[in-house]
Amino acid sequence: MTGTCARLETLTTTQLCRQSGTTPRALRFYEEKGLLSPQRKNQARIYSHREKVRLQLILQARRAGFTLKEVRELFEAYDKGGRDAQRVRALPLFKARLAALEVERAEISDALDELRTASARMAVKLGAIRPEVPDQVMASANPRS
Amino acid sequence: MTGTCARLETLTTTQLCRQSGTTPRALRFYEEKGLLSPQRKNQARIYSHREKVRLQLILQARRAGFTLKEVRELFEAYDKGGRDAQRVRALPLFKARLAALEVERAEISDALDELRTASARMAVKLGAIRPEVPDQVMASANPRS
DNA sequence: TTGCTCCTCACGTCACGTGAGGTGGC
DNA sequence: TTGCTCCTCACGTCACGTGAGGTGGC
Repeated sequence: MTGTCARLETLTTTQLCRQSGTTPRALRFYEEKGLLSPQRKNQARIYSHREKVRLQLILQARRAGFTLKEVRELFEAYDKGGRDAQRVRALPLFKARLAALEVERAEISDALDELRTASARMAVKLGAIRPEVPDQVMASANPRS
Repeated sequence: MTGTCARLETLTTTQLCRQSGTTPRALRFYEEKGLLSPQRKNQARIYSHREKVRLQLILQARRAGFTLKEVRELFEAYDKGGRDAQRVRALPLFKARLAALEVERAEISDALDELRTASARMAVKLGAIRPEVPDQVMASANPRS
């Protein structure tokens, strides 16, 4: 059982935080929510390779906008049914998230257009010189300066 | 003083909510935070044209990712110093928000790429037929099906 | 009196941030 | 004994959502 695959390196809270760019509070919060379950050594947490991998998955999922509850459910699917069970659970969730992210991106693009237009108007009204805004926006507010 | 510009239409909470797509709770929350100050008629709120306009500004600002505190500060700048005072306050805030929104959009694009790749992999491993994913993603995972 | 609309608390949600104060091993 | 690291409460933040229960005018 002392195979070549066993990764025995363990990490303290601070070490894992440094590696992952998270905070101790975040790690404890994930643990509280059932996403991580580090061992203990006199109160102090010991993170094994498994926890390190799970943390990476949590962070990737967060970037994609999944809730911690959804991440937990996917972890549970993996623990109870293995990789394929997890995939069956995950695929529809992933598709839904893809659609939602595209909507979010479009909304941000719209907001950017609105803000750029408003900024250009304000700059013009404030009499700023060369307000450095896109031409098509300036064209309507300040044609042929 | 009974000029032609005075807009005398007033709205109830429910009416303004319908027009703006908000909820009563949101309107009361904005009031609590000092962003709206509707008149009263026996407890009931009466929203004038001014409040209606401010609500539109609040919603536009929210879309752009401004906090309610920032919106409040801009409203106060307007009330105390007029349009130009508000513009002077707003312009740097707008520029900062533009930059932040572009970062957010780029992060969403990255997350979309990650998710699409992961979805494609999962679909392949689940043996799905014609998993309907972009060609360039499928090409590496399932070349020449 | 029955509905309908409007209201006021006040706790819940989500993902943590932020002190306050205590412990353990070098 | 002094530091350093790690810990456990527990309240705060942001923008509301969500009942619970009360009031006013048709």
